[in-house]
Amino acid sequence: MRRQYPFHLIEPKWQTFWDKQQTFRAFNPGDELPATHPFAQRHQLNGKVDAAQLPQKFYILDMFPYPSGTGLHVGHPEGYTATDILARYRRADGFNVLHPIGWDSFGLPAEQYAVRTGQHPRKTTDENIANFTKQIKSLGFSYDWSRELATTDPGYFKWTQWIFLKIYNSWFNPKTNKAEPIETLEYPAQLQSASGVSPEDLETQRRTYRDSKRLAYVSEAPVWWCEQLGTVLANEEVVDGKSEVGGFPVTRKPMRQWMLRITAFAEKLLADLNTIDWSDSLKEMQRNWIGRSEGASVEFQIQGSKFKVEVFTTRPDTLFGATYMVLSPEHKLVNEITTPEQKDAVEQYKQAATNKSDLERTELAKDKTGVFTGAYAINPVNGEKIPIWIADYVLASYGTGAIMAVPGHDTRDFEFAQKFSLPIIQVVQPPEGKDWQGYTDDGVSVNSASAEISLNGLPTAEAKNKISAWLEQKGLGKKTINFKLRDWLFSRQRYWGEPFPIIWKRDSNGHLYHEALPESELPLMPPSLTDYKPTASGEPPLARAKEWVALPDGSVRETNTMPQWAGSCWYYLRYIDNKNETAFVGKEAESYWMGARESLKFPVSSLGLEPTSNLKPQTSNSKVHPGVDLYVGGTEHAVLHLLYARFWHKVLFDLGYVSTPEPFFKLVNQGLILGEDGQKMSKSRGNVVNPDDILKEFGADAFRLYEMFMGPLEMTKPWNTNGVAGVYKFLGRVWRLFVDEKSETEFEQAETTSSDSNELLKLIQLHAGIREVEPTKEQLKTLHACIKKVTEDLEAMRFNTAISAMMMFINESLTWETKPVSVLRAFLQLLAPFAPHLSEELWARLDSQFGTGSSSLSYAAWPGYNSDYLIEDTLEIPVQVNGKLRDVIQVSADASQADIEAMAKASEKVKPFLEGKTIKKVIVVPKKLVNIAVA
RNA sequence: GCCGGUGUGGCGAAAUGGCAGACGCACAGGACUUAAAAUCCUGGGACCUUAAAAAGUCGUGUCGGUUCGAGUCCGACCACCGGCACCA
Repeated sequence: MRRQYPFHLIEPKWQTFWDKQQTFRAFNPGDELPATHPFAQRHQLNGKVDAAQLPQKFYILDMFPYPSGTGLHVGHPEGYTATDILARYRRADGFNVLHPIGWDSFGLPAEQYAVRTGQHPRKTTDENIANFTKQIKSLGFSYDWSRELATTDPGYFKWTQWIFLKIYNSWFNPKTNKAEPIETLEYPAQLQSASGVSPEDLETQRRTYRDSKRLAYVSEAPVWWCEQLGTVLANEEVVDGKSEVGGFPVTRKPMRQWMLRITAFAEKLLADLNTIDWSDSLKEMQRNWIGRSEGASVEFQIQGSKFKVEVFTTRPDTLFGATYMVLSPEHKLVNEITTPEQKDAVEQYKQAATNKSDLERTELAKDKTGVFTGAYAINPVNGEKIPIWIADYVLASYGTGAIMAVPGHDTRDFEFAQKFSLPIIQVVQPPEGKDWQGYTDDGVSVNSASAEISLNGLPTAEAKNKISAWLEQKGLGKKTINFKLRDWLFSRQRYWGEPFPIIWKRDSNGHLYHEALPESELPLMPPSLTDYKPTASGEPPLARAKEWVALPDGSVRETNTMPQWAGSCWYYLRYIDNKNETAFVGKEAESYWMGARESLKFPVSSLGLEPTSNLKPQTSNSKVHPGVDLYVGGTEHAVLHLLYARFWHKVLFDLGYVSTPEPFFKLVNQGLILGEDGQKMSKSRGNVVNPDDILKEFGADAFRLYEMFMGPLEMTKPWNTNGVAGVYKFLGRVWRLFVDEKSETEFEQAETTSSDSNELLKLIQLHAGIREVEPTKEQLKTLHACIKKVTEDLEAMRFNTAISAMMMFINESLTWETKPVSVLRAFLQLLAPFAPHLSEELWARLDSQFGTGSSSLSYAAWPGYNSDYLIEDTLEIPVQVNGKLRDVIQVSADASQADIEAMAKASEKVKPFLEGKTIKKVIVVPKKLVNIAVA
C-alpha cells in the first residue's frame, strides 16, 4: 500500500521528544517539579509540592508482562493501547496519572535455557527485557519509564523477601479477624509457664506452637510434583491433572514445602469482591475457586468403638436419609475401624487409590468404586446403624474427608448406592411431577421424624435450621462453613527465583527448626552456579552451592525459591516509589496513589473551546476507595495472580503498610485476539501476527487505532490486516485535512535524495484553507458532536465507537473550504490519545504557524462541549402506523406535540394507511417519533 | 452437569424500548490517469414487482409473551466460546 503520510519520520521524532522531555513522568508528593515540565505548567506548580497541592491522582495499570524470548504478539498491545488512551485522556482531563511498566522477569524459560547452555539466566533475561522495551517503546505508550522495574533486580526482590518475612512473622488472629505480628500471639495455658518442663523444652514447644500459627509455614503434606519441570506446583497451577505450563503429568508426593495461609483470608477475599468493580464473570471465577459453602458438621459414633467420625454436609435436613457413610481412602480412621475380614480388601483399595493419579481418578469418575470397611456408624438422629464404606469419590482434602451418604437426594451417592445395592430412601418431597429419586434441589422434608424431633412438612431451608439447632443443642454437630480454597504452596525447586530469607538450625535436643534472616541481610542473593539442574538426589539447584548453603555457625540456608507469582503480588506498589531504599514503598506516596479519590462525575460540563487549565476534574462529593483505579489484562490470571495479589495486599493492609483493603478497584479483561482464520493464534497454526510487521507498513498510530477499532475491548475478535489499512486510510485523511498537497509532493520527491528527516518534514506546509477564523454554526455542530461522543465513549471505554465518531468528523470536515484553527486544534486533542504521534506533529505545525496557545498537546486541557451547538433547527421525525415506518417528516424544533401530530396525519405517505381505519391512539415522543395506532 | 459470556449483512461491528445495520473492511460502478496504484464520488440486508424505479412484504439464533412500538424487557429452548467440575 502506498504510504499515506510520513509516519516513519513522525513517530520516532515524537518518541524521542517525549523521552527527552520526560513528558509522562508522574510526580509524587514531595517531588521537585521542574518549572519547565508541561505538567507543572498545566497545573501552575513549581518546586516541591505536597499531596494536597497535586491534582487528583489516577493510577492506570497494565498487567505485568513476562519478557519472553519471542517478543510481543498483537494480543499484548491491545490492553496496553486501551490503558494508554485512558492515561492520556486523564492527563488532559487534569489528573495526575500514574502509568508505569515493568518486568515479571523471574521464570522458567530463562532457567531452562540456562540448564541447556550454562548461560546465566540473568543474561537471557536482560536481553529479553531490552527487546520488549524496544518493541513497547515503538508503540508510543506514555509510560513513566523512570518507574520501570524488574522482579529479578536485587533492589526489587530485596523487598519481595522483606514482605515474605512480614508474612512469616504474622499470624491470623480470629478475634480481630486480622493478620497481626506473631508477637501478639498468646500461648495456650500449658505453654504459659515452665512448670514441669525445662526452659529449653518450653521454648521448643512454644516455637512449635508459633510456627503452627504463622502465615508462612512448613508442611509435609503431599504436593503436586512435576517430574519434567523438576518442581512442585501450586493447586492453581495444575489443570486437568497436568501442569499448566507445558502440560506435563503431575503426581502426588509428600515433600517438605513452604505454604502460605491464604485460607485464613478466604472469607475476606470472598466478601470484598463486593467492594470492587470487576466483571461478573471474573468475580464468579474467584467465588468458585474460593468455594464457600454453608452447612453443618455432624458427629457419627462408630458402633462398638470409641471413635467418632465427623462429616460435613450442606444438607443436614436430609440426615434421616443417610443410609451409609463414606470415608476417603486416606481418612485417618480407616485403619482403626476396618474389621479383620475386610482388612485385605480395604488395604488393596487404598493402595490402588494412591497409585492412581488424580487425572485417572477424575477420568474414571463415571464409574464409582468403593469397599465396605465392615464397620457401622450410628445415625445420631434416629439411632440407625449404617455401613461405613471407603470410596475415592470422597476427597480427603475437602471438608472432613468423610460424608454421610444420602442416596435419595445426592447424585453421586445415588449412583454409588445403585451400584452397591445400598438402601435408598426418600426424605425430600419434590414439587409436583418430579421423581424424588436423585432429586437434589429444595423441597419439603418427609420421613424425617424420631421421638425427639420431626422435620416433616418443613421446607428445606427451615428444616436445615431446625435440625442444625437440634444438633447443636445435643452437642452432636454445629453449623459450619467450608471452603474449597487450599493454602498456597509457595516453594519451588528452581534456581531463577527469589531465595527464601530463611535458615535452618538445630536446637539442643536436635530438633530442626527454621528462623528468619535479619532484614539487614536482605537482599539475599542467589549463589552463582555453573550447573542449574536439580541435584541427583532431587534437591533444588541451590543445594549445589555448598558454600552458600552452609553458614559458619552450622546452620544451613533454605534451598527452595519462591514461585514467579511472588514478584507479581506487589509490583503495583513498587511502581509508586521504585527508588525507595528504606521501604518497599514510602507512606506518603502510597497513600497518595493508592488512597481514596473523588468519584468521577459525568458528563463533563459544557466549557466551550476555551482552555480549561487549572480546572480540577469535575467531581462529586462521594469518595471511592480504589487502590489502582484501573487495571487491564487477560483472564488467564483470574484465580492465580489476582487471588494471590489480593491476599498479600490484605496482609499488608492488616499490618498497616497500605491504605486500602483491596489492590485493584476496577479491573477490565481485554478479549482475546484471534488469528485471521478466526482461530487462536499459535505458531503451529502459522496464524501469528507480528506487531513489528504491522508497524513497519502502517505505523504505530494506525496499529493502535486498529487494535481499538476492531470491536469492544472485552470481546474476543479476529485480527484482519485489511482492517488496519482502513484506519490507516483514516489517518491519511486526517493528514490531508491539514497539509498542502503540493508541498507533500515536493517532500516525496526530496525524500528520494535526502535522508535528513527534520529537513524533509520542513518541506511540508499546512493546507491553505486553515485560517484563524470564527467557525460556522455547522462546523461547531460537527466538532461538538464529536467532542461529546468521544468524551462519553472514553469514559465508558468504548474506543471503537469513539474512533468512528472521529471518522465522521473527518469525512465531514474534508468538505470544508475554510478550516478554522480552533476547530482543528480541538479535533487533534480528541485524536491525541488514540494517535499521539500524528496529533503531536500536526499540533506543532498549527503552533508554529498560528502561534501557540499551549506548550504541550499531552497536557492541553480536554475540550468540553457546548450542547447549545448541537441543537437542530429542524428535526426529522419518523412517522409510524402500528409501529411500521411510513414516512419521515420535517418538523421545526419548537413545534408543539399537537402540530407534529397534525403534520404526521397529513402526510401523503401516511394517509393511505389511515383510510377507513379508526385511530385508537397517537403516541408523540418529543423530538423522536410519532406512532399512530389504528384498528 | 454447574456458572459466566456471545449469537445482527459477505466480514469486523453500531443502535438511553422509538427510522436496524452508524463507522470500517471486502465488493461493484464512476471520476482522475496513456495505464495502473493512490485519491475522490456513488451504490449496496433479503424477497417481490419492474426495462428501471417507486410502492410493498420479510428480516437481529429459535419459539412464545409484555408494549402503541422489541435487536433491546420477560419466559422457554438451540448453538458457539470461556471457566469450574465426584467440593458432599
